[in-house]
Amino acid sequence: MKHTRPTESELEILSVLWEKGASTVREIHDVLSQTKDAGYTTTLKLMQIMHEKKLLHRDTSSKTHVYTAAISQQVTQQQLLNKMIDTVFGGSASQLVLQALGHHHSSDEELEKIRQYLAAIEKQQKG
Amino acid sequence: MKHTRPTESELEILSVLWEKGASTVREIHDVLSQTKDAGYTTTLKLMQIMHEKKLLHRDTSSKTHVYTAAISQQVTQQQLLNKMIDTVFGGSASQLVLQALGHHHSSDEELEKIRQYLAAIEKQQKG
DNA sequence: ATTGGTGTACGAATATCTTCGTAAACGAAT
DNA sequence: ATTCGTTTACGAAGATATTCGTACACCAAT
Repeated sequence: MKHTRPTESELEILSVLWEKGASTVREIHDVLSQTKDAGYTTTLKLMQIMHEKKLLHRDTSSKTHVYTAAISQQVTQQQLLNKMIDTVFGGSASQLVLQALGHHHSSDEELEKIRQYLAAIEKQQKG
Repeated sequence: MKHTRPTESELEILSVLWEKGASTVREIHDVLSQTKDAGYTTTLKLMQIMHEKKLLHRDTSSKTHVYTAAISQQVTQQQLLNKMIDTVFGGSASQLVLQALGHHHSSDEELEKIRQYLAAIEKQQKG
């Protein structure tokens, strides 16, 4: 088995599936076509290929097939983060964190979670 | 102008240039070949193409050409982060931050920077 | 049972990325 | 000036990703 990292287009499809859960090609395509210009059969083909690659599960029990993501969002996030920290942030996760915090608005709630996380680390180090 | 996002291999080369500054093909190749298996001419060709794409500057004043990155690490980081937050983290920068903090060791010093950054945000919001 | 709408399957064209063989240029050492 | 090692230039093959045309299956409404 070779490289099974999702491509750019595949990630876009996975993204929708993670968000909405089990979906038909039509549903995915409708979402994607809001921001992207591609025909229906293109989306269909991609999803068929992703199924072959085991990136998607497929329920063919009814005429209109229903797809779900076969790889978890978390694991995928981690893989891509690792690669990115490595090649784009010179190996420093903190650099990535600062960059992300600096250019994206985060809600108070989310920032609070981060603070708590940092506090937990500090406590652990002292103890 | 079209899409000039660096490819995977191109990022690897940029990574070395960001780290080491101006370098020859030979120098880049020697670094890359520690972790990757590719011929010298492959690296050369890639860098020539990157020069055409304006991803690299090239000094041809001596026989052995010297290359430098033509796009900044910061801007590249931001572009890739945006894309990634969008398609892999459902739009939440904080999710990315937590994931990054959770799975990578960061030095005390770096964590302290992050704390300070968060504190600055808090202050700004109150004021 | 014919028609129209919606779906999947398949194959091929296109585009893009990656790799490297080969040739020619150059300089240094003989 | 010949040889040797290093370099760039060029072109093309190979791999991978993206796009879509076309055909066929199915169902529902006429």
